[in-house]
Amino acid sequence: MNTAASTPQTRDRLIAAMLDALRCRGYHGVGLSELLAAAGAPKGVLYHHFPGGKAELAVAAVQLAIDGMLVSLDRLFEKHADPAIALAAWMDGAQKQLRASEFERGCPLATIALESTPNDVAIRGALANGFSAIRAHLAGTLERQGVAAAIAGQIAVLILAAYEGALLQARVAGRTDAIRDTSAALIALINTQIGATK
Amino acid sequence: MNTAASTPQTRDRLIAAMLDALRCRGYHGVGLSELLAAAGAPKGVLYHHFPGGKAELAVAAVQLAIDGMLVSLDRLFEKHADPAIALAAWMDGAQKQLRASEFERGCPLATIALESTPNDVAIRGALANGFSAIRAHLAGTLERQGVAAAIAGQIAVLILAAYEGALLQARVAGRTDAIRDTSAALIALINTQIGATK
DNA sequence: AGGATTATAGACCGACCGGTCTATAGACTG
DNA sequence: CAGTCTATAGACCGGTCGGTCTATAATCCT
Repeated sequence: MNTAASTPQTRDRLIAAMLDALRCRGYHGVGLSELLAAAGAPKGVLYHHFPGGKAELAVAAVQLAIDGMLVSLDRLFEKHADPAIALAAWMDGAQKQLRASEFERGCPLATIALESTPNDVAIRGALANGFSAIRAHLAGTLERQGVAAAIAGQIAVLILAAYEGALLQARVAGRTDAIRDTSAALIALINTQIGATK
Repeated sequence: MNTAASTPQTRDRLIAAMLDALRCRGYHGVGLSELLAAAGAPKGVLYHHFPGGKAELAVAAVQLAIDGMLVSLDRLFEKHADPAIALAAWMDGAQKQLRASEFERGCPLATIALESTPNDVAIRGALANGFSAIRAHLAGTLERQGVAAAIAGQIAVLILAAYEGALLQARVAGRTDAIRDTSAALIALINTQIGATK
């Protein structure tokens, strides 16, 4: 059938394989052959679905990661009325994920972001838009709690930065303390801000 | 002469080349030939100074980066009595560096950290120790300002996380707003903490 | 049914990867 | 000045890189 978008699952498996690779080792860290083996697909199929090759596949994976992140944030803030608690749950989820993978899988966005150069316009563009959307989401939630727009924007950037930075520290340390501590410090900050304007 | 340590500058050029590569493209993003060309050295000299090859060179570069970071933090906190101002200066320096390189060069530690796997024990070890030292440095400074040890530790983790995460966001966005905003939010937090205990 | 389009399959390519090896040059030591 | 050790130099290696190309299978449209 495939009425809406012709997406014959092989394409999805390729994207998933790239996403996992980005989590584990980054863009330059995986070869095409490894990717294709993970997806159970031959070479030709990659260039059929992604004429732009590895780079185009990476952009698709980045897009998927961003969508996933926005959805899970949505769910979290919907579930917990208190944004501080939602944030704590977010960071807690990151801890669990990191531990479950034995500190192998981090955030796919951060890794490829740092590997990218100004010439990689497609990837940097996708990442910039994605980060921007995530920040907007966070800022909007804070504003709805009565935090002034300007302050909310700053805190949103800080939250995203802290999230990525904490994951990074925890990953190389092989322990999740960094995430726990970052979460605690962040929550204290948010509560003073929400409290201040109430 | 070379009385203290036999370090015949070629070694240093190799380390510098690797450090720059880590800033720009990451460990897997550069080839040995490129590295050697940048250092103006032939192949053999690499394996003479670093029998462990590329990986060992990377560890040396990481170590150098950490030392440099600790030194510059030292200078900053020595120069500015108020830690909030010192922090602002730190973030400001990051902005300038990023802009000067046209968003090509970020933090070398973050990049290789995210590319590493749990198997890369040497690199992860060096990074974990380095981050730990930086956090200790920050926490110590806060404690000296009267912040309770437990809180100081948490904030130190947050500061380092925010630094890395802000640089990351700014780099892909091609603008330094993220660093500016992170800096502002962070300083507000620190000032309330220092104020609270005074 | 028949032709066009989409998807799968993998052989094949030149370039470059990280790494080893031998040869030579210099410096220090007796 | 011979002998040793350190440093520089680059040819060379097998393997893998990302990418192209042609062949075939499945699907869709009329």
